[in-house]
Amino acid sequence: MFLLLVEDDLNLGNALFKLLKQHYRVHWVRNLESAKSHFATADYDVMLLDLGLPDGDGVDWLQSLRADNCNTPVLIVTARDGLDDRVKGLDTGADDYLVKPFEPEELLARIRVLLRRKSGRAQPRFAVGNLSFAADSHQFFLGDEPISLSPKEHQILAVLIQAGEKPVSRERLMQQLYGLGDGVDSNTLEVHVYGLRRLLGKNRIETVRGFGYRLVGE
Amino acid sequence: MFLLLVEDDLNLGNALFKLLKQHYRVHWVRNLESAKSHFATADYDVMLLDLGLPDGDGVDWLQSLRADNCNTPVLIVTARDGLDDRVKGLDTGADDYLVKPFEPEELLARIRVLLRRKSGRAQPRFAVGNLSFAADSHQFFLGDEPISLSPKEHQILAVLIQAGEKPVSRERLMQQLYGLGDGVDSNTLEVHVYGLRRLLGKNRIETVRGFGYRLVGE
DNA sequence: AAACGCGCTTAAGGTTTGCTTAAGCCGGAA
DNA sequence: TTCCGGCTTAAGCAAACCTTAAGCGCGTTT
Repeated sequence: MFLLLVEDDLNLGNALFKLLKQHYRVHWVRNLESAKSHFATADYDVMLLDLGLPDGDGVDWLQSLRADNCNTPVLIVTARDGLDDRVKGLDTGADDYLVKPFEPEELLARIRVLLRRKSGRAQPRFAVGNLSFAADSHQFFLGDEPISLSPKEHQILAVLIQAGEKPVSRERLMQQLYGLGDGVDSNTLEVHVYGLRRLLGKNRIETVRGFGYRLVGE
Repeated sequence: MFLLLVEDDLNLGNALFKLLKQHYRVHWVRNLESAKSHFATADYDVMLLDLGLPDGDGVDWLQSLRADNCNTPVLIVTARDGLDDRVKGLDTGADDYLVKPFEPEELLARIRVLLRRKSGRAQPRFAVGNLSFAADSHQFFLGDEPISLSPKEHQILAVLIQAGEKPVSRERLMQQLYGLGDGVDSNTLEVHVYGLRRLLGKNRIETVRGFGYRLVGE
């Protein structure tokens, strides 16, 4: 865990730096300019941002960071306790806003929240070769490109990719498509697989004769 | 966006409920037991949790929720202002901790933080192509021009844009519009989407057959 | 070698899903 | 009350999708 502490006050900065150092790796900078250069260079997990800096306003910088699609959690730590300041800070893209003076323990707890959320955001994603599947968003990707599938094709491919490169029986696939009850007595599965092969490339779905199919990672 | 408000105090609860209702869909419950049953039934985006409930401690429940891998953002709203309480609340799995009395505007801003983080983004302004959404002012813009939407259209588009360019299931959208209980058994969703397409341009909302819809960036 | 079985490939219906319209309904504002 | 905007319903229509079926190729069995 790697934090960037942006705080111009020497005493407070020192105290915070010592406190944080006990738990994390920390860089401490004292103005916007070095904050920017540090931020551009290293990859921080959380930034603690003071607002009253000598060479500019932290909120403005935060805004431009967010506009650039920067996603790093930011905790504003400041003496500005006005309601407008707090709302503005949060609406600008800060993840939390702590008013000085504060309890060190609370700061640490709030940092833990941000770190926890950051790590908890990893979503299950399956991949075989350059084909990947984001189950939550219902999307397949070939390389970086999302590909669009018909419902049946989607179901088939979802089962295949979750099996990794292991073969999947045609019964399993048929069951996925139609449930248990009514058997569709035809060659539908093959037709859909054919459609998939056209999209993914002929050799990405290997047929396991007499058993089923298997995804291959190219 | 769908909130669960857990607050036993009748006056405060009422005030909060009214406040929140202006911006989100809200369920308000007054004890742990109904909080649990509501939580098990519906799929909330954020929960506001009071700690001093008549039939148990909110923190204990929160702990068990987190132990069960529940990921819903939780904002604790309570009169307990001790440092230990705050640290414990946050370390138990709360995402934020607001001490009563508080400013309504700050509560709303902190809810916005949780909602946008939940959607995986730090930016307070959502954008897909030239369509953008300012969460704080509840306004949509096409380019620079603000556009006016009916309530239902607004709700739909808000969900879509917060998903970025990822597909959103029609169930999710229907739930957004009507909640779980009362099913509107009709093609309302499609009609509203049609309305949106007329405003935004035909191809800005892509239909994902058999699943739902997806916003595309031009 | 010949016959068979399994799976591939196509194209033609048939079905389902979603789009589009327009009309009626409801609730709030004038 | 009437008027108005927005919501829902329903019906016709278009497009996407699914299934069927028939012919073909290839490996396996007889």
